[in-house]
Amino acid sequence: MAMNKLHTNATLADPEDLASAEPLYYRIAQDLLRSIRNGDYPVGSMLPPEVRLCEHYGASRFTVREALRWLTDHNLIDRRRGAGTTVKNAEPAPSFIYRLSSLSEMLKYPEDTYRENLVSTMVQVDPRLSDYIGSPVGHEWYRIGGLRRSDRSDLPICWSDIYILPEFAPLVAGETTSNEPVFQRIERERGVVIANAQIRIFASSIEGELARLLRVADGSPALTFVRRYLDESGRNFESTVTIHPEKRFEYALELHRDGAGGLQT
Amino acid sequence: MAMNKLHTNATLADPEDLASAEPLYYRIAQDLLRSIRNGDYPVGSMLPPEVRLCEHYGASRFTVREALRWLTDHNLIDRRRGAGTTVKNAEPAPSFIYRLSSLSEMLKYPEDTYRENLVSTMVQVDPRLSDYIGSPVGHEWYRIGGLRRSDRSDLPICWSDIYILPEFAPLVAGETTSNEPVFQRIERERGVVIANAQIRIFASSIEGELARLLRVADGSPALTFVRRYLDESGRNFESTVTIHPEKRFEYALELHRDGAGGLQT
DNA sequence: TAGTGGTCTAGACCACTGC
DNA sequence: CAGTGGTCTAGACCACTAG
Repeated sequence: MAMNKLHTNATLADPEDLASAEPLYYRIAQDLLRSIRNGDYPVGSMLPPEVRLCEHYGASRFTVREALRWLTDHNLIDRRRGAGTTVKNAEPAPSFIYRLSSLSEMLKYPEDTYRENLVSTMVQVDPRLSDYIGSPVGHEWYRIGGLRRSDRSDLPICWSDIYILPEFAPLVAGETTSNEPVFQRIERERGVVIANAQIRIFASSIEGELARLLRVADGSPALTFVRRYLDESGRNFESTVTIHPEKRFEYALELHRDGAGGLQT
Repeated sequence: MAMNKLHTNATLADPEDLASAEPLYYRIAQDLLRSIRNGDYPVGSMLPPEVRLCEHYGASRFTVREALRWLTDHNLIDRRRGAGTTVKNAEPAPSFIYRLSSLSEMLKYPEDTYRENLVSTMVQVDPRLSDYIGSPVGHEWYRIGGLRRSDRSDLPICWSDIYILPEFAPLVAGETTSNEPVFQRIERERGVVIANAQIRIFASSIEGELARLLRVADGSPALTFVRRYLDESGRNFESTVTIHPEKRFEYALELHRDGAGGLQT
């Protein structure tokens, strides 16, 4: 029987136990986690129903549910009304997270900057662009190219090429300057929801015409970002390539240990 | 009185209401959210205590707490035992997260790479280093400098300088090659827990001796990372500076929309 | 010390699942 | 239809905070 798999719990419910400093629901959660890790409840198997856990731990349903809630919050189990509790993971997953309160925060540009659009045209995907935006060679996209500027300096911050699906072109065609990120505009006006954003960051050098526009020497170092924005169905509806000359921009991120960290008792 | 700020709730508790399809705790949560957005409870202000919310909504404490739990989960309020409930955010920020299952994943180097240590010495922080590692000028750190290599290519992947607090020097002194990240070693052998990691990414150029070691032309573009590792008390115990020549390395991250998305009723 | 949120019990009814 | 998890009530004691 499933219950045999649970550890003895004599100490668990004992209020004299030293470990009692921690709430009962937490000790129950840890005990269940231990059982899961032990393989008593392998991934894919079912946990005993709440009532049985109540009997086993001598706790009320509320307390047992708090324990199960903890496991749910840490991505270890799935619960379905009527069906029961399934083990989803044996390890309390991701330990570090980088959290943005909004996607435009990902861009990291100060508020007082704006885009100066210099190129607006339909383009056909060539092999290099295909690698960047992940769209097959030959497909058509609408491209907006321009410089990002700040009022505080004559030097442009970066060159950016924005590629969007042709259907969204009317939203931005004809704009010469803009404060609002294009993806935000698409989200707002067309109800597209960004579910996912992919970012690649690498070093490159600035050559020729681009060097002149960015006012740097030919072959100067640059920080290049390629970003892809995907909607809920996984469709890539916008991609951007931005090229930042040395010393004009820097990207920073801060990772925090997730709550799931301190698990072991 | 604070309670005056709450909307009338006649329909909220009415079981005949059509909206009753949704659980009471959820309707209460939405009502509170509406009040917060309205400015009835500005960011920084306090929400009424649970007991008062119970009276107002005619619900049990359990139900009110479920509502408050919802607000907590969505990053809208902060709760402190004894102190009360504070409004933290007015908008359930559509947040995006980047999750790592471990910190070494942050390094993004393939498994088959290793460090070849060429320099090991105590250093005094100069102004430039101070900006990088965030330690006052004059402080002493232990430095390990070297190349990261892969067996698959003669070209080194990057140059890395690792700065650690002198107390951890014995852990790594004398090593000539290493697979394990230094922070991981410190975590494992000294029980230091990394709570936070800060990363800065920018473009730079490779000059002089470094160019020779990395086998690139003088002034070649590079992707530079500065990383700081902080423990639970906020102490910076390790910082690294890594310099990647063009085309040998690229950093990628993928952001996902957080569950907090679908809020509005 | 009065009032807060955190934990917990012992009940209850319901919606949903799978047999 | 029996059994599951989801919601909810009406109590209780406790740890903690702030005046």
